[in-house]
Amino acid sequence: MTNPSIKVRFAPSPTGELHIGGARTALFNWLFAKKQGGKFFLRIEDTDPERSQEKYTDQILESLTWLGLHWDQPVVYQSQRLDVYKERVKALTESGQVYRCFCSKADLLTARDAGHYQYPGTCRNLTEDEIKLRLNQGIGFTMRLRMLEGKTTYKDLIYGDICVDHKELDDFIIVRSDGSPTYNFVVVIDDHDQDITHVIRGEDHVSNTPKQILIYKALGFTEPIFAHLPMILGHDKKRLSKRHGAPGVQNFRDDGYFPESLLSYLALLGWNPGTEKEVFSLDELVENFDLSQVQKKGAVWDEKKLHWISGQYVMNASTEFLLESVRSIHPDWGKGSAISFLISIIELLKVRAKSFTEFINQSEYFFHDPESYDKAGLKKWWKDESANERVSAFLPYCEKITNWRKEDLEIAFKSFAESNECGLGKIIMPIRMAVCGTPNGPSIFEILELLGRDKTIHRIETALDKLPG
RNA sequence: GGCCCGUUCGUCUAGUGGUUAGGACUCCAGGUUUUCAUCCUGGCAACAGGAGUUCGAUUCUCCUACGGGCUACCA
Repeated sequence: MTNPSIKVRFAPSPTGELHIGGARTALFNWLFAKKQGGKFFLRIEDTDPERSQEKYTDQILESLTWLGLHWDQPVVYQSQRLDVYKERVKALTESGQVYRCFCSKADLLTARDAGHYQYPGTCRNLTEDEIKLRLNQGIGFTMRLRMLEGKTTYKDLIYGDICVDHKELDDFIIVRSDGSPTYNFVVVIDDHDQDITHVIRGEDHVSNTPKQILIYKALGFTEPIFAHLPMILGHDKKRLSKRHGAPGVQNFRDDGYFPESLLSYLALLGWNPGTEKEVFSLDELVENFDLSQVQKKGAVWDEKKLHWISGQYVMNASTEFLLESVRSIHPDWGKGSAISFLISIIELLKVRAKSFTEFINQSEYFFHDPESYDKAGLKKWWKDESANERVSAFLPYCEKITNWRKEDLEIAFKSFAESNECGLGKIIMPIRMAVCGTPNGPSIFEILELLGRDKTIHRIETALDKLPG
């Protein structure tokens, strides 16, 4: 089921970095396009000079690139299309579908406070003379769309039929008093000019869609197909925002998540293929994606599940790829160590790390002697001087090992435990504390093998000096 | 205030006019392990409420409640 003529777009406004909701909208557009062999475009909606900032544009582009959501044509900037919009306004004015409104912001506000939620139509039917008079007086004006009686219906790919009576829509503003066009107006022109076939965006636009359809009609354009995605919610079921501490996409990169993990989690938020599969590769996502299986209700953001999915990816990734990925975020990690050493570390840690930053944190003791010892670990495994005695007694065993390999190390530990009639843990755990500073981690035999005899003995002696005090 | 949309375990969700309402995350218990993680086993936990249609409704219809969105010279 391919359709190469399909064109979709992601159209963020650069008023902040790319957030979770935006990323998912972009993803669904992208998946929809890929699945059918269509095109995915990117457009920056920067018509609001007050809030738009170039640095955010750069960040958004960067985030999308990191996610791997590549776009098929040069980015379109609305701020560079102002002339196009002007032409359209002119045409609409000449045909009488748009008119000047001289009402001041203050007037409109007082009217609203008085309970009139809609524009009362004050300037709807001004005569030529009245308009000239106001123009001569230098009164600023906005342009409004003249709403006609009737109803507008459209078929939403996700929400089904949506019908709104024009009575509910007032003559909304399409050009501000400073001459800049508003969103609901330019979005139509851009989507038309870019030949967009499917407009896939957030549910917050459902109510805007009838207005936009009216613009399509006024301009004589054929409208695209619309699909609205449910919102992503915070734990209080309100739309996810910075208030919830929701991080931008950049943060996930910095925290060492695979883009694929984030994307996969995002995809399952509001969509699922109806199978019991939980972890998808990007290709599988593309293959399975279908708008008809998108949920209508908002979905609560759950960091824990993302964390779990991320763990799945890390666990299943190849060690070489992990090394490459860790290094791309933290170029200094393991600097000066042999690649084979780093590969071994990752091999040991990949089943325990959920992100690259966890690799960094958990691998500390492979590179540096512990500076402190985990308190809870000490309490359990190095309570008193008896631990010192045991660990000291173990040192000669270390000296005796001819092949410093995990197999021989294991034999040494076991024979120590046997001849001292203590459990294996009684000797392993204190050694672990001495060498790693923490009770948690991979097999001690593997750690010691990697560290080598000298470092091991050195760390044990240091610990004997410092502990238990 | 008006209009639009939504409502299955705490969360993401599957599903059907007749099911022990399924899976996943989380949480809990047990097993494996030197520890942690992994892995395995098991457990807790849901059809918002009320009418109607029907032999039978979680499923269809209506109402209510609750939640969300829009109602900007934001997008």
